[in-house]
Amino acid sequence: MESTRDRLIAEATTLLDAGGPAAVTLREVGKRAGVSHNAPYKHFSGKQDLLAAIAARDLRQQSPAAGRRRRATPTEALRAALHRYVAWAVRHPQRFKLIFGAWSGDVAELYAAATEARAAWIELVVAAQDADELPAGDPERLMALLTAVAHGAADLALNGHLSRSGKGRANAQDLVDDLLDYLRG
Amino acid sequence: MESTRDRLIAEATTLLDAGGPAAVTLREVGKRAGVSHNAPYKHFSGKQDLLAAIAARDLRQQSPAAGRRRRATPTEALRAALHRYVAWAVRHPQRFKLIFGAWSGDVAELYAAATEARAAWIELVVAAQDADELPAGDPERLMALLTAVAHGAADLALNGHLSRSGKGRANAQDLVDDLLDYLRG
DNA sequence: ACCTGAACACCGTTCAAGT
DNA sequence: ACCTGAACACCGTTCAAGT
Repeated sequence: MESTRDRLIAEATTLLDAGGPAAVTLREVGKRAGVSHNAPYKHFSGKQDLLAAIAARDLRQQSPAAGRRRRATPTEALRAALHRYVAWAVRHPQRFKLIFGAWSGDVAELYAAATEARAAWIELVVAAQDADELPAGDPERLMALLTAVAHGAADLALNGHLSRSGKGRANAQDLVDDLLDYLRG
Repeated sequence: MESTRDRLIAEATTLLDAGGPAAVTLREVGKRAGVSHNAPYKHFSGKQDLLAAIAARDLRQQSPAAGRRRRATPTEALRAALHRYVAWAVRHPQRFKLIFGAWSGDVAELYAAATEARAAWIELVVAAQDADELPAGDPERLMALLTAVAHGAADLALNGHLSRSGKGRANAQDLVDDLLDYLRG
């Protein structure tokens, strides 16, 4: 059975995807969930808290630990996880922007989810290094480089800053592959 | 002499830097500029247009073509430009987020500024390739990889997703250097 | 051309009640 | 425990005037 809280989060997510945080008005969220315009205050301390709940949920769902499958090699597992990250960002731009936006107030849950995700990324990098498929060196730093490319490529793509035509044509996924190829030597 | 329009942009920028787009209220902007709460409408079609004016100005100021200096080698020139980009983002997070946010309405000026910036980046990459300091290949695609790292590293750093302690400690600038080192072989 | 002041439709948030 | 309805202070935007 779906609780009012779950329904509020679901409706808020729909509004977020459609028009960004500004489109998430507690009045409309309440209306769609079939409650009054300030019933949300009984479940969340305010709009920020409601948005944080969405961000924490998505950060957990999108963690590399979430969508694990068997791959031929450690590098292929890493590549698949990076591709999943980029695909998720391109598919849900507003959630992507939300998660990596400025956070104030109660960030404990978000922080925990981010830390967990980082650990999963490092694990993937270490496995690829152990298989001699990535250069040696501090895995945390190499992880940072890989996620920076995935993150940056996704954000640039979202905002139309990657060329969409001509010989320079590259999508965000291509850039991740380029980096992995360069790293493999 | 400073026009009302210039003063409005300046005050709006101050508010933006301090608290993001939500803190930029036309009422407060007008008040600080010494005019009524809707005088801004005589200079901009609305809040979006005022924010777009800030974004276009900053995009032009921050272009790699803007801060050019003589460097020992083409790679050092490229590295310096990437470092300038990252430093600017970390220094002005709200403007960085604004420029790479969702744009609706009159985006012509912004688009022109972005295209100009891309051309300047490509020039730097081509020079480094000609000096055999970067691998051959489509310069536009290599440029995309480099700017993706700079952009992504800056955004992750801004949101506290780069580790601040321990052996994995790396700031956004370090990641740019790491990529350039890997590319040089 | 540039600006003002009133007005309108919103929104987040608070509060006093209701069941 | 969960919800409602009125109310308050705000905000973007429009409009009719003013100089």
